Amino acid sequence: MINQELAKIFDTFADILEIQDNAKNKFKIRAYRQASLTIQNLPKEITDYIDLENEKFKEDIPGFGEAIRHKSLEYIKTKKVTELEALKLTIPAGLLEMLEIKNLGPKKVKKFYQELNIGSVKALKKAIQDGEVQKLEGLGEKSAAKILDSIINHEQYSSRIPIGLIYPTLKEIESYMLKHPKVLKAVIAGSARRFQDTIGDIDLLVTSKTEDRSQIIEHFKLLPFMQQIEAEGETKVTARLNNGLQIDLRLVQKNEFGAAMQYFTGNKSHNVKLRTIAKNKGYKINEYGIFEIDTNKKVGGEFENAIYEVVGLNYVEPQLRQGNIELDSDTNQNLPTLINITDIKGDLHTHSTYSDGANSIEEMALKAKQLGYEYIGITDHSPNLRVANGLNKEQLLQKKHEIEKLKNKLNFNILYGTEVDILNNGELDYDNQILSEFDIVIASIHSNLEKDTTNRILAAMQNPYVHIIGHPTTRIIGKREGSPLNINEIFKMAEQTQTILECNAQPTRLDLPSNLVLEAKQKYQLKFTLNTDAHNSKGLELMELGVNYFKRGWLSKEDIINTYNSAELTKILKRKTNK
DNA sequence: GCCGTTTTCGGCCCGACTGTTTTCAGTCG
Repeated sequence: MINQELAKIFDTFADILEIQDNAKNKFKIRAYRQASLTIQNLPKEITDYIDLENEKFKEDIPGFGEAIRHKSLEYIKTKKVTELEALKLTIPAGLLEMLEIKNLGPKKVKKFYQELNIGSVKALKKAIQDGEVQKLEGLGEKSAAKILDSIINHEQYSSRIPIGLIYPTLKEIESYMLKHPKVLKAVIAGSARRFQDTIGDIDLLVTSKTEDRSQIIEHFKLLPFMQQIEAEGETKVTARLNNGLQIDLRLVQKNEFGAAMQYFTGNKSHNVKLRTIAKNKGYKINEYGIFEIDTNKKVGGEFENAIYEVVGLNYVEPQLRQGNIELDSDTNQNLPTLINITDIKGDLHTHSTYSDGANSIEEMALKAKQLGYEYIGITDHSPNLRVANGLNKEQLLQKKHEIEKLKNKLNFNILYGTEVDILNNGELDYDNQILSEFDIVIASIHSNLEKDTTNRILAAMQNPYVHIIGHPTTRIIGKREGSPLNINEIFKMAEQTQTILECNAQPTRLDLPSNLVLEAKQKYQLKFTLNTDAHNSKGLELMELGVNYFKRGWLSKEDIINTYNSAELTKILKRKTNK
């Protein structure tokens, strides 16, 4: 979390300097913004780069020079930055809040403050309603109305939407656009294409089969979830959907589509780095293509991979474009082959009507078969989780028999499993005798999410019958942060005990978070499992979301045990107990 | 404030749209 806090600090530096509007600070502001971006996209906690005892950086971070390093150290030590505290006193606190309003930047905020003494969003809203703002030079009715709209929107929707919740809508938007006969390609770019945890807006790129694109714009404006159009040009339309999200449509020529994809996928810091590399090699990259600087000759643009190849880099999958290491030459030459949906051979975390699922074991297995899988693990809850109808001994026996029969009937491998609760004292909700009967055991925390969580997970991993820790952090994106964990202790113990960590594909879980997956993969010898935690047969389709999201953890096929065939899987599930 | 195969000064990524102008500033991504 400290990375996000520090990013905010550097952004605030930039915000205040921008409001003060001293021309010579232009590049200082950019340096602070860049530092903020860099730290937001850092693969590890910043404290991992620092020798805390000697208060020195042991590893360089690009864009972190002496001043920013010093401020970072001060913040980590004291939770404040003296220089910023002083700087904050130079402007009213409300001005920073005003900057969060869309269509409001430092110049206007300063103008409102100086000419109308407006120092807060609330005061600004009143001034517009009173007709004061409209009278200022350089502003009119339209500007004022637009700002008022943004304020109201900000009051209603200030938060971002979890990628897992919006993903189905995004796919619908793409297929809606493709229905128009003149649309050649329609792709969502931006943070959604990178599968960031949450997204703040939607970038839709469309290319047409003809020169006249006005019909496509009209088609877009009739999108089913459309609320209002905010701006409209010949190549760009900005609009707002019913759920409050902004959507930008960009119309792109066929021979520019790849460049536009690259450009609008970002992230910002990745693009800045790529363009800098290009520039040093004599090329200029923009959303229309890649050009030789000397001759202005276009050398690419239709295909995205060419943008990378022209400057001597390997293509970087969108999920890896985080602007930290993926463009470094060594890393870029050795990028992993990321997990693909066709690599998945089964789902190991699912629920049936035996506990809180909506479909029978047979229905779940049939769906798994239909998805082309070799096996499915049916892992119902244990009794501690009363709301989920956890299974007692008699029910377990019945379930085991049913699975044996179904395996023959369907000619399909069904694993007799459980998702057993990790109790408050770190013990498990079934005794070892019962646990030893299962083909697969996932241990998860479902209650007392704040209490002694690290030790409880460490204890569970030391049980010889526990194969997997389910949704390890228990976070719910946009709702709760996740349990307080000493994550390095957990990784270490997982390595020691050969316990597998789950990558859970439930839309608001996506847990382990991808940055922790990457950290685990870089530092430890660990295996993962990618599961849907489906509570009905349709839920098994969430694997697609999971694969797309967990590519962000740089995971390959070999890292994930449910890419193995049945025989290999059995072997790896037995390795703990066979020791 | 950062950075260096033009190294310790003098640069720093690039373009679209809007509103209020009559050539451009402000904002956004």
